[in-house]
Amino acid sequence: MARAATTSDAFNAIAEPRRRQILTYLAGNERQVSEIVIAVGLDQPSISKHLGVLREVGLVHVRRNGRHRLYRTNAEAIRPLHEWTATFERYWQHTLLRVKQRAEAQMGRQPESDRNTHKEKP
Amino acid sequence: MARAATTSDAFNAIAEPRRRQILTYLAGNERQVSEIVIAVGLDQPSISKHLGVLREVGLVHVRRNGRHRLYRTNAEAIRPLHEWTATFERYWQHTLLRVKQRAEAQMGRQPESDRNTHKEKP
DNA sequence: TTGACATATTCCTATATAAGCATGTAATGT
DNA sequence: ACATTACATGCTTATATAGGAATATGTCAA
Repeated sequence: MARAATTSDAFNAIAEPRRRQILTYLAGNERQVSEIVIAVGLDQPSISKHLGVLREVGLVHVRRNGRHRLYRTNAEAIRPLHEWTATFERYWQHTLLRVKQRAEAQMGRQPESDRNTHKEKP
Repeated sequence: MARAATTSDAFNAIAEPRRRQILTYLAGNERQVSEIVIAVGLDQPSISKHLGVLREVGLVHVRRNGRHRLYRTNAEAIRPLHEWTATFERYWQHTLLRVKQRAEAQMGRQPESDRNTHKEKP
């Protein structure tokens, strides 16, 4: 079996970075396609195809205005993703707590001179 | 260009439903592979390959214990997804507010007999 | 009508799966 | 050493892109 279609659900649709970029750009503001083309920096057909995917899974709304089409992010459609990720919230809070507790234990045990001697990002 | 690799980031990795199922199953509990096989209902090689993807993007942690490998969801790695979706939170709150307000306006204006006469999905 | 502008769609190709099946590898018990 | 258990990896195939180029569709203006 191949990978599920990008249009099969919101999870697959937002896997593509440019589509996330488009959704961010269209959050709260209506924009016509030519504006999106400039903002995202892809050619018009590519943008139209990404918009097609986002339309098909309901992540954007379209409205026609003369020869323009005004797109806007449909935030409601992102909500299920938010809720799925939220089910893990309590676990990363636990992780943070453990990290914090370990850090504090170190601070208590080690002498002043040994603090702040962590390796930096290489 | 083809679609980005499933291992390119957490967004691509979680696009696959079985991988989300695995992450949910492994949230908070360590489990060995054979348990995941039973819980998810795929054959062992498929599960191992899904776990490989999740490992590569850091969505799970592994620990060896004799001939078993104990997997656990790394909730921290899901946090960026949660935060990305959270940027749309204010917009869906607005949407809900508008929907509610429109509904209330309709209720006030229309007579009882005209309510609930919406077109169904064709 | 004709032309110009705005957007969508079609055709093409390189690339990447996901699942099934077979096989490889590592750890344990006897 | 050998069989067994527990996973991981390699191979194959049908399918689905994402972007580029070319073209089609739709709308307004003169």
